[in-house]
Amino acid sequence: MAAGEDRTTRSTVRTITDLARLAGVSPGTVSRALAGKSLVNTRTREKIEALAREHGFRPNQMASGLRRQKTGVIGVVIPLGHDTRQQISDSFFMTLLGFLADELTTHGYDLMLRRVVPGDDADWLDRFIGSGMIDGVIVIGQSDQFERIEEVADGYRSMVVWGNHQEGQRHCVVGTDNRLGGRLAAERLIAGGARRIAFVGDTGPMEFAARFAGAQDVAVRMGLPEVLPLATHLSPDRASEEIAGHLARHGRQIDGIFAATDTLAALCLTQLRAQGLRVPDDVKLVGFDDLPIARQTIPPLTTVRQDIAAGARGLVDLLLRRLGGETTESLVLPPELVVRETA
Amino acid sequence: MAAGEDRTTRSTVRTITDLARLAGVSPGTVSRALAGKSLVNTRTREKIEALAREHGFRPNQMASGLRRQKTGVIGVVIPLGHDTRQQISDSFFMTLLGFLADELTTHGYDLMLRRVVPGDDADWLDRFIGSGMIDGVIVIGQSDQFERIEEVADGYRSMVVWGNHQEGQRHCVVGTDNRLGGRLAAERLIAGGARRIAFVGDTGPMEFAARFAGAQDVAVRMGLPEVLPLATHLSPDRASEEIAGHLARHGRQIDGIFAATDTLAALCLTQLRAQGLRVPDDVKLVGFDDLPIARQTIPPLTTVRQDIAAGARGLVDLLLRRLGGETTESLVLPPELVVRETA
DNA sequence: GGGAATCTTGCAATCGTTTGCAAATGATCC
DNA sequence: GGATCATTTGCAAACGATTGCAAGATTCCC
Repeated sequence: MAAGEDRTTRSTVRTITDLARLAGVSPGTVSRALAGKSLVNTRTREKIEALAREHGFRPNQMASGLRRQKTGVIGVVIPLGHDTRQQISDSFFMTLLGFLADELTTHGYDLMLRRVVPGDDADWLDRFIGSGMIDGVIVIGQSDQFERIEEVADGYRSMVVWGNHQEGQRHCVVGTDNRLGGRLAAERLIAGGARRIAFVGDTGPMEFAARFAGAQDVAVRMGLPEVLPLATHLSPDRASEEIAGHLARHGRQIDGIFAATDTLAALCLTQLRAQGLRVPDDVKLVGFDDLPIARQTIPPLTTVRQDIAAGARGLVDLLLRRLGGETTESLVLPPELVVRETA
Repeated sequence: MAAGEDRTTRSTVRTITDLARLAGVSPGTVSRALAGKSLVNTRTREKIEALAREHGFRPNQMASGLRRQKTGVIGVVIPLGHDTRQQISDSFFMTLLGFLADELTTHGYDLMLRRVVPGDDADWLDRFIGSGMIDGVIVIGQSDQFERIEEVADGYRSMVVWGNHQEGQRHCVVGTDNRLGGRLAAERLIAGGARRIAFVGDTGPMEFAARFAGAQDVAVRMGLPEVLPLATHLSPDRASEEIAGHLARHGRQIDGIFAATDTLAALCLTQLRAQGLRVPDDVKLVGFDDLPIARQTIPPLTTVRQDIAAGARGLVDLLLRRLGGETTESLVLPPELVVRETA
């Protein structure tokens, strides 16, 4: 059986030198043959390739990486805000990660994943970059680390960040136009008849702040009362109670809710129902992200869609161009209102 | 500013040799000092550490890995069945991945993520292992690759797999007792009065097959008709139609549904409602996993809970012990019935 | 057949860190 | 002060693959 053979012989031919001995050539030639360079004779190349296949030989990536000064690995780092457990169940980041993995694989790169709690060490990003293990890094979410990222960007080119774009920033970012998304949401609520709008979610993180600001833009422009910020944490268990509290206090005064994420919107739906408020009749509701859950709530969520797959493609594309020496602009993706039944 | 200083000098002190020159010692001494070995004089060690900090020096992991023959990286690979897009939105795997990342980080390991489509290359696992980039590998989900994994396990010790345990298998696996979970689900359905039970989901993958078998066990033991398998894909869009079709055909003949995952259960809920069937009055429904979504459906799902965090801990713990040379048994985790309102 | 031009190959240095061994330094004791 | 012993250090050889350079082998042309 081929597999068995594989295993017995694998121990004997682990290095390019072993293979060279078998093929009766020098290690250099083997290296060139396997790299597919044109400098080696077709016959020898074929012989070497055959031997390599037969013995299941794979060149050691560490050694290769060391010598060539590139590893074929892209680092992906998720900084977790103060709220440590924050994104663990956040399917948005996880979905993005899935697409990133696919996209990087397609381009022949491996993905090294790291989750860090910036509060614990200020050095989180430098450490990752300086490790020598990665050719470039994708930061998923600016969290509260905007300044740190800016500083790093000044001295390190091979980085792209998922997040919000701000006028004049120095790091290359890919992300949805959150402010526009906020406007779309508020416009929809108002078009449906809402006059007194609340924003459910933490306005601390930049992305959320921009969504909130967008909604505010519209309220002001229309001469409506200001949008009421109702702060929550992101983890479902805490948010659930918090939302219940907010609604108990303000539920009867508002007729429109813009939730910072679909996850929060789903919780709002549950709590609204618990408090006897009908959606969309008494209160209209718009979410953000268009995660799978948005289709599965009852009634299904009207929400602002982020194109996650396009985001992943953008991140990888820009990073690869930066690795190639290009200077790249940031990429701002347009959000899209998806109308279902809650607004 | 310290950060600025960092950046200007970084270029000048990239290697351990640079640092050695600065400190006036040999590279070997620097290496030992930074490794915290007791062989170096406290004073020199402190001096070196100070210099390293000052210049933001980090030893190159590639070189270190090459020399020490270990990388500090654990590979995590997700084999995707024929249904390529299968798990992309599957929050179960993504959640497990999140916990794995935390757990590995805690133990000082980095995580290299790879998603593969085994159909495309039979070599997927060997290639990953043979790359020399990882000290060990965690395979998430056996998919349809049970045999391939068995073969690899014969020649490679540093591997642990998430999946279903089968009598006499040779690879070390961590997973929930799916069959028992199936039994719990069926027992609950029957205790609530169900007599004619359907299983929604693909019975191809081992885990699902075991869940189905568990339900069947109970049906047979109780003298009820056999459990009716209603096959679906995993991706929500396709599954949705399929479930609608199944229900149109069999909806009136069944009074209990055991869904292979919570995601599918949520879809069932929507489709049942669309067809005018009430849950739990007309049809009882039990899911599997206890993902966050299980709490957010209306009514909330009764489901069989898998302890994902414990699973991640188990995977990492066993793998680390294997790296240390121990021989480890598989770990089968007990599922737990979580009663909410659908059954 | 001789010489130039073109292909192939081997040699050896290199990537940056670790580590066995031996030399150097310092401490200790009589 | 000298012999003994324990600490610290430096030296140089690894780890495994890549690559500039130069030598050896072929081919080609007149």
